[in-house]
Amino acid sequence: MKGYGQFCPIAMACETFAERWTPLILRELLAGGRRFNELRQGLPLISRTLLGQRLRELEAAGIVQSRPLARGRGREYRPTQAAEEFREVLDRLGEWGQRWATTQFDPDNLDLPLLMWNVRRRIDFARLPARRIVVRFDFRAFPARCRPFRTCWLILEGGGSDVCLKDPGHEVDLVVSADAEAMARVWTGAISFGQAVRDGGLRLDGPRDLVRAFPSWLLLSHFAHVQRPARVV
Amino acid sequence: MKGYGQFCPIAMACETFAERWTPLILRELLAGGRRFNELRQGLPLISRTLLGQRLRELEAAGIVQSRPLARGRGREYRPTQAAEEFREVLDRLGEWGQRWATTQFDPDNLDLPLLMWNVRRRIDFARLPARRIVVRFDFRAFPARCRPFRTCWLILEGGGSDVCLKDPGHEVDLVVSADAEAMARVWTGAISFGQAVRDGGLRLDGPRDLVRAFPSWLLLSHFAHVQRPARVV
DNA sequence: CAGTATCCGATGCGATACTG
DNA sequence: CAGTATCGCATCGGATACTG
Repeated sequence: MKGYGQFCPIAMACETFAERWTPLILRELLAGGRRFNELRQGLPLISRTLLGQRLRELEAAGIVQSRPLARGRGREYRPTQAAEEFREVLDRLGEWGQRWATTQFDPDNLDLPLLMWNVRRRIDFARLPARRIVVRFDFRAFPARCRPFRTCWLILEGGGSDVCLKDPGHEVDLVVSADAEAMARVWTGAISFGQAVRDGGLRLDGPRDLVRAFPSWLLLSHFAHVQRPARVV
Repeated sequence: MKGYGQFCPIAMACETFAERWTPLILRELLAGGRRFNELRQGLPLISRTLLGQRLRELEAAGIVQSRPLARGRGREYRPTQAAEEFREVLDRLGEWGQRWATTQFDPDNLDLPLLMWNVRRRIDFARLPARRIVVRFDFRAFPARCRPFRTCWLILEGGGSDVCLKDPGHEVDLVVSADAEAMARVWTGAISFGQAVRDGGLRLDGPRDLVRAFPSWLLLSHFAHVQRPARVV
């Protein structure tokens, strides 16, 4: 049996929405993902088969529109107005998750490339000098089963950011040395930036201005500042 | 594989939430459902097995608390604070659904007992006389495969409402004769009450006061008044 | 009534291989 | 690169039967 057999709008919405991966695909689209493999970077564990299938379903439901790229192979996927309005739902869902669903941090689940992929989208360029800035992240103390990934470069230029897993060759402006878990905790809002520095989980090396401004231009997760529930028994 | 392998709060929330039936179970709990079979009335198509399993999952996730009834067999299920805060998500989801996911009304999916079960919860008692009011609904023109269900009684008394599928024997104060689909359309906000009356899809018989006040004390679906998107091409 | 245990069929989904 | 077709297994979930 398919569907819930109800005319309630919540039920109708759930028929397309409460499917595995679908809310996260929408999250990626609303965060600016447009290409198939771009979406996959934000969803490392989804299979290509399933992503393709879900995109087709979303397009049939009028939530996604796709068209072939002007040049090259492949398509561009765009959120429609209906998808845009879904942001409201995802924001409430994320706030709820931040308050009630953040389980004890399991370092084995820590996916550093995914973390950096998200970091990339949360830069306040207005707080940065107009020239190109290259930040190298040196990670340590991540679990053995993590992909071989110790260093990456964040390139901030012209209002856009890129993450490189290989040395792009540019001169480095700032080096962030971080315990992987500490970086993740700061990102999620579990501990403050200052606390992580004081604990030694995070260290910055570079020009004074850039270092001092770091917490202002590296925005954290969208939900980092959501107030957790007071501990009630 | 279980889970999304992400620390994003949306992903965490989805692990418990984006499962079949779960949002609707939450909807029922937040609408006041407390007993197993009470929940089932709002979810006619769920199996007992699955409802039981989901309630256990929700309890493990801290979203539901249950305890044996003081008297009698069975348990009482209660939404926790976490569930209460989930209302925000469901409201946004319902608004989205009302705007974007209400497909062409399929009369074959029209479940009148379910409709009445929902109607029962949307009464503004402040608009009613303090005494007991009994409303009889006579339905017509519903699909053949619908359960044999033509008439039901809505009993409004002491701030609580009950739906009976068999004559409770009380004197009837008001009779609503309705084309089943018209009633559903009014309920969902697709057409106005006045329009349905003018079209002949709905008729009221009873004392003038009660008839005139009807649209004020029979509240519609929670989402009936959500503005639909302007028709853009 | 208020559920739970068991069984088994449907489908969801990942792996692999393939295509323009 | 940017996907799609096929296959096979794992799990999801409904039906049935059972229990206090």
